[in-house]
Amino acid sequence: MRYSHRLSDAVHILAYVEIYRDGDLSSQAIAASVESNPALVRRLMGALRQAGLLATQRGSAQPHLLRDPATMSLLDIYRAVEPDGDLLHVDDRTNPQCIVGGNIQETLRGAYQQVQRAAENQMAQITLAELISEIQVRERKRANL
Amino acid sequence: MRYSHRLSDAVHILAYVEIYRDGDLSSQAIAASVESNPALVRRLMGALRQAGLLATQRGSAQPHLLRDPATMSLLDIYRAVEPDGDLLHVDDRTNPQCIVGGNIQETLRGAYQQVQRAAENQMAQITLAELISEIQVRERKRANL
DNA sequence: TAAAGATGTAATGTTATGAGTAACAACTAG
DNA sequence: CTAGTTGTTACTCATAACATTACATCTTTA
Repeated sequence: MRYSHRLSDAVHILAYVEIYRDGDLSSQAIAASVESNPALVRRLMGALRQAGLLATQRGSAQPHLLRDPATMSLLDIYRAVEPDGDLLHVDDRTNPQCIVGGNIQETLRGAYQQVQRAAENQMAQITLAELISEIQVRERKRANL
Repeated sequence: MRYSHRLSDAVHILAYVEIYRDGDLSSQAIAASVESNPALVRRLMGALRQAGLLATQRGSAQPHLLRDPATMSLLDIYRAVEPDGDLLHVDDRTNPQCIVGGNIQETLRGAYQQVQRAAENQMAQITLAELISEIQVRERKRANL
């Protein structure tokens, strides 16, 4: 399938809401920055709201973060917007009558879980605050060229 | 998209070749175990061959591993069969005229690389030998029920 | 209160990617 | 020579992600 950009776009939205806190925070304005469309932005914001990361108000363009960016990890955002958070996928149609086909699914599931844990541990150590800060540092460098 | 099963199927093939070393190793027999089709098996075997993990011979169904399973890691196999090995993907269409859109791509690339490294380090520590061993242990348990 | 504009959400269309399928040249083995 | 196999390509099909459209509901403001 096409690669998912949900995590990237969700981080984008959260960073935008924080950086342009006093500007236009309509889904249309954010969509212009993501180069996407307002409906996608609203859908992602809905997922972030359900996860308790973002507050929004119907009819009024005033989203705001519900947690300090320093305590919001990439993993929190990932879990909020990726319905199936699995990075690797077992082939669940193998022949159970074969030694390999009958046992590889559970075997790989265990291995993939270890990989998933390692990735998630790393995601948990990256905060939204760090990402926002890096965005701003990069912007200052761009401006000084 | 549909989720990729290439890694799972590649491990399946390698484990099959090792476990059924003296049996029928035709792409058709392996495909029956994977519950897939011979062409897919041959395609994956081609990738494994190019990576130096498997030897095959045109016209003759005698594939064999080129390295000790104890020295072949899940990462080796992953790199062999996943053309784009990236687990997370940056949205590369963002508005460069915006502070966020203009700097988030490089920022996320760095973060995703850290996650990728963590996942790959874990993959590197899982060997084909361990997976094969677990498959056989599970099979013994199944037989004793 | 009415109009304008925003969100929340669902339905539908488009597109990219993975897997399935078929075909065939090149090779091996009996 | 024949049957069977691999290596490879082209094509079809299924599915998931994103785009688009639409509209009910709510907020704001004149």
